[in-house]
Amino acid sequence: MGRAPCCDKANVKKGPWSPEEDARLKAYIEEHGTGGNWIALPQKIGLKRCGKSCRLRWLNYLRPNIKHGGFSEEEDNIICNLYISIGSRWSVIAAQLPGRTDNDIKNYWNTRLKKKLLGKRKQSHSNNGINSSSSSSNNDDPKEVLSNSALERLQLHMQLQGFQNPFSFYSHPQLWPKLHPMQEKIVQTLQSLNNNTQNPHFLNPNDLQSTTTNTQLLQSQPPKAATDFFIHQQTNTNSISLPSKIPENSDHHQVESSSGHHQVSNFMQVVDGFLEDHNKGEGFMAQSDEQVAEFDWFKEVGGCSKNSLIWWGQNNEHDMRSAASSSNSWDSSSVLQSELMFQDFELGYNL
DNA sequence: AACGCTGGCAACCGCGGGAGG
DNA sequence: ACCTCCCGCGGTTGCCAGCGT
Repeated sequence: MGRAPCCDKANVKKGPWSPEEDARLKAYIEEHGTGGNWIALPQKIGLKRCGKSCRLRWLNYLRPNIKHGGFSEEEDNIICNLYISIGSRWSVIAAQLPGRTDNDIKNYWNTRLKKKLLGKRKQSHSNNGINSSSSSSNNDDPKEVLSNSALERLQLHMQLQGFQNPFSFYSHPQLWPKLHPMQEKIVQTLQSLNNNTQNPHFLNPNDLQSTTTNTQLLQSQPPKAATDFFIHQQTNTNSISLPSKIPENSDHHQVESSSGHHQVSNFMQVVDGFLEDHNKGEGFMAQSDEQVAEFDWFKEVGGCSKNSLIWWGQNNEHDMRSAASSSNSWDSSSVLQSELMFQDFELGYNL
């Protein structure tokens, strides 16, 4: 049984708002406020609209000091950095951009920024020779598209959470669920990449071990490392040959150890290499039904399942959500909060 | 000029969580 | 402790203008 509708849908107008409706809503709220009850508001005004629709219209369009379009370079940077940091928490991002609404930012990200950033990453990624020897070099291949999409997301999350946040799930192996050897190998590769990182521009866990809060970061300047990462991704045209399989004693990640940026790219190449091989039937073989279920992710990568591709991202997303859910405000995102977040994980995985 | 395609944006939908009874 | 109501959020949908063929 579903939730009761918030209003009588049959008697409620939907679709674009007319100027008359806008005027009535605006005039009423400016004079009386919302009265703390959006559901009752439309009846008071005599609008045949759902209360939620009124709220949305007010917040996203009629509210004073709303800016539409014309995002500045600085705003772009803030959005990018915050998206990398916290994901699609548009309300939090909007809170850092006066005059911008979450809906506006969300649309802007989905329609422009994402393409601008990830599109260029894809370009540089393919320039790295990933597909050069593969039959899947055809970009129209849905598997390729899907892999890239999932891995881009994976890359963004790993970049921030695995490397940047000392309290993150990925910084505490004891919290990790049991992994398949292939998954472990990828994680180990990641760790090695991180351990070998000396480049000062690379996202370093130590950077966040200071007492600097997120608020301070935001108020001073956008996190530069994240920006650098994107800039690098957009400009890196260096080609790195990729072994089609991850070597047993892989030191592939050390080839470019002078550059942490390259190391992240290399990780993606490792994953891509695996996926490529797996698509060719060379990936791991599940040895039991349990493994089949447990490692559906890998299996379905080959089978082109979008949902399963998000497996990793969703799991490591949890720590950010835990952090954010403990407070909706960035102001309290301190080390202490991170510790609480850490405890959340411990609790979750000990259950 | 007509048609189809694409991108941008406004609005809707459903869910989770908090507040209050 | 439980239930109900409402708010706020993120994801998704649908419309429409602009563009290319």
